[in-house]
Amino acid sequence: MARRTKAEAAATREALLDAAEEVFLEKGVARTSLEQIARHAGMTRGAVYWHFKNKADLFQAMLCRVRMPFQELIAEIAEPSLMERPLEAIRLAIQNGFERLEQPRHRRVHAILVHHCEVFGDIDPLAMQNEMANEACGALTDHFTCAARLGQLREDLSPENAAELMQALLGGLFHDWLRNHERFSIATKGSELVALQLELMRRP
Amino acid sequence: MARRTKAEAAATREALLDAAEEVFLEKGVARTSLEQIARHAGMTRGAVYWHFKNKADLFQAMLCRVRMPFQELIAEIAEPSLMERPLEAIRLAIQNGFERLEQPRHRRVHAILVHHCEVFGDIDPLAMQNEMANEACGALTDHFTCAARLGQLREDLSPENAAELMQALLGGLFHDWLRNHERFSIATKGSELVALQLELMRRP
DNA sequence: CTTGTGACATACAGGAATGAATGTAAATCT
DNA sequence: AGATTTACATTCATTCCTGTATGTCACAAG
Repeated sequence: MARRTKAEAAATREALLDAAEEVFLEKGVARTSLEQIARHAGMTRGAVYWHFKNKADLFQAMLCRVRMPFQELIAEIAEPSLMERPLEAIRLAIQNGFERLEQPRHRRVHAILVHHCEVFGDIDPLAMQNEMANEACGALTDHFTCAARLGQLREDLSPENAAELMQALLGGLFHDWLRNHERFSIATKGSELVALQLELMRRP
Repeated sequence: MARRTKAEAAATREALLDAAEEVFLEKGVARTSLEQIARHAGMTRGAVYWHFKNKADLFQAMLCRVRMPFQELIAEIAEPSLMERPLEAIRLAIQNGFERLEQPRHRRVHAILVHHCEVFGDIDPLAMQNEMANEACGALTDHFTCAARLGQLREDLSPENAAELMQALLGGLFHDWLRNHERFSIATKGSELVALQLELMRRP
């Protein structure tokens, strides 16, 4: 067609990213062509190559819309009363993250990252997942250490082991839920299981 | 070259599958061509198309070499003394599975399935993972129910919740370890954490 | 010994995807 | 209003991979 206004151009850019999410999730990243993405957004490949350098660039732009640093989750629930109840702080932070995960955009992009893309140009999904896991495990260790100092952790459970158990549990729930999110809600069922696990870890 | 004896032909078939494992793991399934696999095995594409119908067929043959039904793991440790200690049976079965996972072939194929392939022809890795997860969860539920009947489970922990917690833990450990198996041994560290979790679940 | 077939290698045709080049009409600038 | 740039659409050349067809040579049967 013809030139659009700046706002319209930004809209088509978003539309292309939306289309990429949907097609990537349906057919996998490697097996979708830029043509398919463009058609699904009602555009042609020209639009894609205008807004993005190539497929990897588009992919990265898609990821940028859902960045969710784990520390931020804990920082968001900065109620002073929780300083003395670190286990409760952990629970709330995780529930916070789970609820954010259930937003369709976050769910789709994470499902793509975890299940529908392989190694990809200079983007290595495994490295990204490792980063996230390490960050989460570090934050968990901090708070479990705090809990141990306050005597709220079982004596036979070291803070490091507690953090590793919880991180593995989170990862498992995350993967299970991403595989088919229709089976259960991670915000309710997942939070429930996390709370239960925290009860198992709490000093009686 | 020329015709080999039957044993040599079977050997080249295995060599092709080995090569497929290595290249798939390194570059991802979608981004490796049959040419690359053949060259990596010191053959040409002709050999591949002789032994396998196409890429999907080769992929499936690769999977067939590592089938590991979860029930089999529990059946293998069929010591009668364990009938009365279901938690110990679970622990041993999981340790058994973890040790088998550390065989290079099993580790590579599972890493490929989980992290390096997308949807693929008539093979859906997610469906396979779902099957495995359901099977594992079912077996776990059975044994945790048995443990509950014997009064070996904490009263505030239902067998279903116990099974789901354990399955999520297993999945998380599995994924974490597959991402980089050099960081820790799942047979030792993983089994340790599983044993610890079972302690948390045991009635005091 | 020769003959057939098994186990590959090589050659060829076709499609599909990429990236660049070019076209174009409207929006914005001056 | 004219010039320029923006935001795309269209076309084209190139590469890559697949699948098939054909060639080839060694082993085993007769």
